[in-house]
Amino acid sequence: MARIAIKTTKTAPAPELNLQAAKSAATRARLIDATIRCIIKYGYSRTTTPRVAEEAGMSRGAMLHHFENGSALMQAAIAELHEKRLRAFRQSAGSTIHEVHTLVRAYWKQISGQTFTAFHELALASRTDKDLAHILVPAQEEFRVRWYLQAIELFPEWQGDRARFDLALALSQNVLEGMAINRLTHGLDERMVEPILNDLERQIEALKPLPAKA
Amino acid sequence: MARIAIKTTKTAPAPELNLQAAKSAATRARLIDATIRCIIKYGYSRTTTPRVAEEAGMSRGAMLHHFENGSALMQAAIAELHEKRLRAFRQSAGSTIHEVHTLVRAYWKQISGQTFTAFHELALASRTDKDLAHILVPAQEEFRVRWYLQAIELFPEWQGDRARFDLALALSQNVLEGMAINRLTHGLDERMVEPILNDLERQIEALKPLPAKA
DNA sequence: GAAAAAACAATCATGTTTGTTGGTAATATT
DNA sequence: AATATTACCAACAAACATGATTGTTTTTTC
Repeated sequence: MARIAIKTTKTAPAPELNLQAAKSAATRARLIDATIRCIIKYGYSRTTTPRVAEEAGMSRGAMLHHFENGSALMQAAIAELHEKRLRAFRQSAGSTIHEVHTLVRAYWKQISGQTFTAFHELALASRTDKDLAHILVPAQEEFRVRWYLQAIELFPEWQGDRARFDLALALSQNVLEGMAINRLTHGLDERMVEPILNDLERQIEALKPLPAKA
Repeated sequence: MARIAIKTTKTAPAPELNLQAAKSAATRARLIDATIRCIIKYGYSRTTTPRVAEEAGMSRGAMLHHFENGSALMQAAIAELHEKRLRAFRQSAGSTIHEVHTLVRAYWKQISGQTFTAFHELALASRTDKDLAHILVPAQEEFRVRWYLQAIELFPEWQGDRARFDLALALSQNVLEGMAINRLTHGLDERMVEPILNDLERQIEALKPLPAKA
């Protein structure tokens, strides 16, 4: 098989692009994806190392070669989930349209996906698992900060009344996440989704300061 | 020790009030309480039979004498939690004051307690644990139905506009439960609780049909 | 007070999860 | 081409949870 040999003047820790390290990266990615799928399918507490290995279609030994133990893998999976979430978030907010309606729907769509499911599994587990909390809470905080900063950027004209701005944000967050979580736990009447979303939008518009208009 | 002997004409399965059966009932109650405490302290998945026995201060053998297996105990604990919830609910709604403000605060207080924490632990676990879902979902449904019926009873004048009535209920449920769950998972800014509650109340009042007034 | 039953305790066998270790095949380095 | 890494797999031992079994101490009933 054609191998590509890269000549390097033995500079010790040279960040050369080893073409076999790519394979390693690929299997690591497979393992991380499998972990996320397991969290979604089985929940956090039933995401065991044998199950992840099976889901990834490889031996547990191989898995422990790439991650020194189960928590290292979980940590990597959390990092990946965090990235996923931020990517989806940037995509939503990066649109050219900055209407309340569009943004509410975008966040609702995002929060209805499986990434949020996985995150909530982790978030609730971290309530009683301090080790997990240790690695999860920073990600949660970063997300919220970015959320807030992004919102400020999207609605500069609103910064005159921070109280009402903060209220609109907190309301949105709690209504939407509340609905998403209730949906996960057999507690959401799907027929009420549209009315609630519409009402939330009206609510936010009402909190917005009047633009340069009559 | 003074014993109270009850004479019975050996009717085989006579439902006589054995005074020693009371002890049994007491230990069963201790076990059920211990189970609930464990769910709150350790989460559902870490609520194991040895832990419950230790929390109850008795041997695991004793425990398995009163409940044939772990799930039987869990089932009893769920039933007890359900009763607790219904009692708290009746107490809230049974007040003489039927103002929106009072009711919102009452449900918020109720939902801020540990019973709700335990219930949410179970609810999320039941997403991936079908056996658990089998015994939990009926309780959830009963609670929601009672909630709805109670609300109808409290606001008879509102029944002319069911769409707005349903919206007010769904909104309340999702906002309050959303806040409660976000609080459990390091996601609630406590400073926003009051503003959100106030806004929710205004919102509900606005949805209410005008009473016989100007 | 003796027989029967129930409350309680301790131990055992089984299955799972976890991290470790010894080994094989593929790839990289010289 | 020889050697050293690296990916991967299989087998293992410790820890833990589960339900079953056996034995002991109270209560109850007659």
